[in-house]
Amino acid sequence: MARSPTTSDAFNAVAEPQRRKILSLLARGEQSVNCVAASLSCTQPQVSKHLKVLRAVGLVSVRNCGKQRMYKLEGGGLKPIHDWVSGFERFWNDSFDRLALYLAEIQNQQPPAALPKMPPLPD
Amino acid sequence: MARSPTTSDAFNAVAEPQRRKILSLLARGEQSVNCVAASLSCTQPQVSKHLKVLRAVGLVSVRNCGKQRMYKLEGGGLKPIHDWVSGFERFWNDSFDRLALYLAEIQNQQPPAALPKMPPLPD
DNA sequence: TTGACATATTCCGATATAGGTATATATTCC
DNA sequence: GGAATATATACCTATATCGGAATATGTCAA
Repeated sequence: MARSPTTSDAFNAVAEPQRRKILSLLARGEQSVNCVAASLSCTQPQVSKHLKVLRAVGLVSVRNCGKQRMYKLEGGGLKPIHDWVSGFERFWNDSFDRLALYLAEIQNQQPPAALPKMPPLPD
Repeated sequence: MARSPTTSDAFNAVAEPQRRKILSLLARGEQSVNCVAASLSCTQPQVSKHLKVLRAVGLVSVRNCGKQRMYKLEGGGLKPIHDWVSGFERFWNDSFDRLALYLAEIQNQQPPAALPKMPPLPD
């Protein structure tokens, strides 16, 4: 079996740096294909192919506007990634460490009736 | 040119679903290779290869323990992904919409001296 | 040393990519 | 209709994957 297709989900689509740049560009608003190609200084066919991948996973949508095709960011498609990565936030955010410290402190004086609930572990 | 190697960065390493599952497993704590293989019900060589990729991008670390090798999650490696995706939070979080609504409201009465600063757009 | 266990590596095949170039499709204007 | 512009697709090459099976490496124990 080969690697998962880039069109299988947002994770794979976003692994390509050029596609991430395209999404960041479109976060500023709708843009035509040539406009994106000029901003990224790469060829038009490449941009068309990248946009096709992004569209396949629902990260962008298209609208016909004369002979142009305006591509718009559908940022909601990134939420699954955000949700998954957020499950690991404790591993770089030291506020979790501070919470643990606080727990240790107050437990030296008197154990709390109910322990503060920690965010759940990722799946 | 071919697709970026899976070892090029966290984005590519995490595009593979099995590797995401491995990271979620290790979030519970250190585990040996066979233990991971059993939990995911896949072969040991596959797990070894996935862990090699994850190690190459700094998402896990290893520790020798007798004949076992204990793999530990290095969650900080996921922060670049979190940072990048968070730049798009406005596209699925409606609190940004509520802020815009609030701005429109108060501007109908009297323009504020300084507008509340919106989070910056992603790069 | 030999055996048993844990892990890593190698070889294979099928597949899918990204970039480049050329070309096809579509729309507008004259 | 025909030219010009904007975009999409087709074809090619080099490369890198994932999974499976076999094998190599490494460590402990008797």
